[in-house]
Amino acid sequence: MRIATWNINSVRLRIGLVTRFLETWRPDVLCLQETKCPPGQFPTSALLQAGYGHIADNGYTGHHGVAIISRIPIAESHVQSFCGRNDGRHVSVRLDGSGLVVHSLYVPAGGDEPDPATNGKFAHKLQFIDELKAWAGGLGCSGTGHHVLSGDFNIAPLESDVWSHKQLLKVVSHTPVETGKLNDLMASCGFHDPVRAHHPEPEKLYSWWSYRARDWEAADRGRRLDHIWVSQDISHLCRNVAIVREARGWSRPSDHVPVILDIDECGG
DNA sequence: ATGGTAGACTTTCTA
Repeated sequence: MRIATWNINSVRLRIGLVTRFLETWRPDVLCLQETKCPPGQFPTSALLQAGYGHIADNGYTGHHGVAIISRIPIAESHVQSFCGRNDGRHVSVRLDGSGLVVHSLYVPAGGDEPDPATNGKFAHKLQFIDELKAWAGGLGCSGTGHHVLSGDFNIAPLESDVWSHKQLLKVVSHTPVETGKLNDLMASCGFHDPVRAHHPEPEKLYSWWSYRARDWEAADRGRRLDHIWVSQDISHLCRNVAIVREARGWSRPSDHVPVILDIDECGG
């Protein structure tokens, strides 16, 4: 079973890149974030042609928006709301026959100023992580399935997840309050990070490079903002991971690249 | 010392 996550930054504009990725890498399930696609306007026909006929969409007008597209039939889907908003930041699916529940999550970016007292977006981000922790803590013991929690978490939790730990300590996405909350969430909710298990620190790993760099590849000032976590009960089934860096060099790219996890089937 | 880019119900917002 191959599961991927990708912040696509407009699924309608980049549907050609999505199908290129699907045809090259053949994931069974692809989680998307920042689809920027209102409900009912998801580009389903191109995906159907590529063999992905099962779609769970939680779109939102203008920005945000998440979706899951699958080759495997979807038994049921669910949308979780956080911070009292329904702004397209989560959707999950239970896959037919596998007992797997796959989540596509889009954590608020948090604005520029890392101070919740003066920046409401940063306060929202911190509250979102707190609510995520309370909710995710119930997943492991709910008996509803084995969970894959993936998406754009907008936090690079480890020193080797950014191009310069020192220079990013006061930059939203790598401040101690954010990295502390995310590392605590993973540990206390019983989740495991197979990407880091396969590529331990101090290897640098990035999944995002700013559009604002003159030459993203030469500067290589990236951050690992996109993650695929699994619940501990299936951590031993993780086989392989990949970060598709080459996708950042495609024509009119997203600023994020796909992250891939291969996991053995875990039955019903 | 502070831009820089990209996308969307664009004249501004979010990232």
